[in-house]
Amino acid sequence: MQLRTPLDDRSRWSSIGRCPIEKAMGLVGSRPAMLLMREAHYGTRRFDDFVTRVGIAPATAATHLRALTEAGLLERRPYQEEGVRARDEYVLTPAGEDLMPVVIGLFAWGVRHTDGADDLQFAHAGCGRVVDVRVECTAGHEVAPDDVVVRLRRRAR
Amino acid sequence: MQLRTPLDDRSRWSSIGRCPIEKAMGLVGSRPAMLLMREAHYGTRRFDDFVTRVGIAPATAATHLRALTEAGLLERRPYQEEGVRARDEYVLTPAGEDLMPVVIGLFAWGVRHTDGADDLQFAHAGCGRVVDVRVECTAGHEVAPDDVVVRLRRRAR
DNA sequence: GCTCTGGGTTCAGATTCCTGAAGTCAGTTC
DNA sequence: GAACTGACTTCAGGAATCTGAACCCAGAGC
Repeated sequence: MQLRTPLDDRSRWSSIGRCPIEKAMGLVGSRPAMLLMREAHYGTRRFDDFVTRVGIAPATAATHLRALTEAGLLERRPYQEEGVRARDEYVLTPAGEDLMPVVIGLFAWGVRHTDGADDLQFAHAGCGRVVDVRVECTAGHEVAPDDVVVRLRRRAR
Repeated sequence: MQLRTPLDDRSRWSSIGRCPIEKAMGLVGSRPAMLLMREAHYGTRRFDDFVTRVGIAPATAATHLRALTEAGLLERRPYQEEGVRARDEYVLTPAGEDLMPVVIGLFAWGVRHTDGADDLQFAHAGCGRVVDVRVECTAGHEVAPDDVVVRLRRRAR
């Protein structure tokens, strides 16, 4: 990846407090938060399942589930099975689902570069093949790391 | 995204301590670590630049840069400008570059769902268009969130 | 009306993490 | 050889975070 004009002169520009990555990390940038999002993508919806499957204390789960809900990534939705009282479940919102490329990207990276389990897979429902993430430009070209430039748009907010 | 057989019975399977996402989050899952990786992708290489551009204390930067180096995402490389003593710079390794889809994914998500700055862009050097991440299966189909299934492979590790 | 269960909340304590300030150290310039 | 610079390291203190244990509450079943 290359960094070219005009960002070479970074002294004139600071992203501190404004960078979208920083904002995103503020929401899903902690281990518990990201693992809860992983679980939500795996299909988990109920509080106790989040607690046991992520392996965190109930208080931690409650704190982060609330934060993720307030941030608009999860939604509390009441549901009721027959003969059982109504409950709330945590379901991914569109914004939460939109995080899937990051979740799958982390997963794929972890499989390639750590000694994590490799018996779980994300697959395409249609054809059954494994999925991965690709970096692509809006013209549809696959973009390699070296072909990415970081640039500052003229009309700055 | 759907979770179908045989993972519906999650009680029999636990990813705690083995999940690739968990492993990945252990390395780049803190705010400082991910922001240092962001900076490395932006092209930053020198210690003091990391400190000022990320906006963290030198001690924090040193700790996380060392951890990222030990984890194989960054590499310390000596370099020498004429008339100046040799120094080390932090450069992305192939494993670090391989994290680019995650960095760009977080960036794109942040632009769409937070009020972060939008004056910085990742673009394709070849054609100049903005880049984004796509979820795709190995057959090349674009995969929507609803078309992803999570499955457990037979032959478990 | 007692118990059970799901889905939490509250709390104190321990741990981890971050920060700012100061110190170190090697090579370079003057 | 004194001062300077880049690149850290060390340290003390404070803030944030996690944990386990205990508690709470509503509705269902008996």
